Amino acid sequence: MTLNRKCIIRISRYKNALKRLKGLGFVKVFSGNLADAAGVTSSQVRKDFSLFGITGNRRGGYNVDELIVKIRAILGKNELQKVVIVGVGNIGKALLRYKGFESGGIKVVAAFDIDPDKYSRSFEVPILPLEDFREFVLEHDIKIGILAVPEIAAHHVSEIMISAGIKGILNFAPIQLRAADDVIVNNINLEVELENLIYFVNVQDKAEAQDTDNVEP
Amino acid sequence: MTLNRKCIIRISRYKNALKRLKGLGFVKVFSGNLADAAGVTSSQVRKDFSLFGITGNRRGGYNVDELIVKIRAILGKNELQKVVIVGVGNIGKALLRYKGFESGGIKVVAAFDIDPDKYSRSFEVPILPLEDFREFVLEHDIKIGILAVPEIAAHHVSEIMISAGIKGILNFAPIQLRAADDVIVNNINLEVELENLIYFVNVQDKAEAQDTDNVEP
DNA sequence: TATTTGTTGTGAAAATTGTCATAATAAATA
DNA sequence: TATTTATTATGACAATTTTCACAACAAATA
Repeated sequence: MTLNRKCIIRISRYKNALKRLKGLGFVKVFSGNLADAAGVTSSQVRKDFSLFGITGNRRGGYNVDELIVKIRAILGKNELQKVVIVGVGNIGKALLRYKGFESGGIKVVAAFDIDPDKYSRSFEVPILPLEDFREFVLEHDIKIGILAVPEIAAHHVSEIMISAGIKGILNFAPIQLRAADDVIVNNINLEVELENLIYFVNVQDKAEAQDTDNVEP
Repeated sequence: MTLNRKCIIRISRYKNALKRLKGLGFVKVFSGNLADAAGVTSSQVRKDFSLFGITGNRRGGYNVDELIVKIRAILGKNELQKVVIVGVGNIGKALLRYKGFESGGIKVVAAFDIDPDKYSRSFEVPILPLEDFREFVLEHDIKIGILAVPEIAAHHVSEIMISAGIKGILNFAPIQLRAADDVIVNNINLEVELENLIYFVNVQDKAEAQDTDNVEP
């Protein structure tokens, strides 16, 4: 089965699109509706579904509720997924407070830092000393961690996380983490994303200037 | 020239890797060094460089400083890139305070919100009413905006941004923005990233359980 | 019931992306 | 200077990903 990162990302998007469509009163959807909502092509939608054995009705499309159930199962949304945050700086704090996860079955259960000023067991989500990381993660069987520490500390902290049994890291530090094959690292690098945007905006800008030159030589 | 998003993202990574290597005292690098630092293969590095006409010395590798200069030029890092943030919630606030951009030639020059309690012209980076967005963007010739408003407002706000002349949007809202062809949208969807991680960690977990079954039937 | 219509499901084709193999060649060495 | 060595630069090849085309078929209609 060809299941790559991009495909799973699309599956997530389909889920989000379906939630919205359901909110709009849709009971069934066609691949084209989903495609529009998720920004892909209809054959892409059908192909993705066929990879997971999701079938609809020829001519009748897909039942929204059934589809949501199937996609939720694929994405592991039937159990609560517990995640921890390491690093309570700007990004870590924002993620701690972010309310968008709960409805999606993802719960931030604790955050960790090395700064004693930040510790707090009284918050809804406790902020604990990094030394307690291992024990907490083992006790609560956490597999997913968000790494939001400064670049300088990122590699060291990632090793702590991995040695404690974390199997998936969402890494906000601007470095390429080295990890064993059984640990999955997804990177979110804000500067890289902005640079990317800047590059393509500039390219387009130049191309348009070029076009104008041609029209008015 | 085949310049896709992935390729430019790798170019950004090479730049970051080069900064680190330079910090470690490297004066020249081989494609293999860069490949290791950026997590790709050496032929990928050379192929990417060849797309941009970047050449090194056969046997001598690449001069670090020259390479940095060339890559910076590609990524538009020779001018200061001004960006604005729309939405001063958890994410927007974190980005406002994020210090990692400045050194990279990206400057957040203003943020916008609809909540008067958040307005402030006295901060280093002013937080202004959304009504002032158009005027500000036109006056300062801003082309890049970060969209960090709640899902419900995202589409509406994106239209305001685009009509004011924004050509690149880094979108944190969990929806697929519709935009004209000359506007580039990059999406960062935290829930989708986590779901992705969860999926692959679960898949691997099951695969390992399977392996164990086979070993000990 | 027979026919038409519109959508799915999927194998095949096309396009894209990444890897490999090796000629070219600059530096090091004899 | 001639030979060896290590590395780049790139065309050819391989793999992956997406799109296309259309048979299959369920629903609607006559």
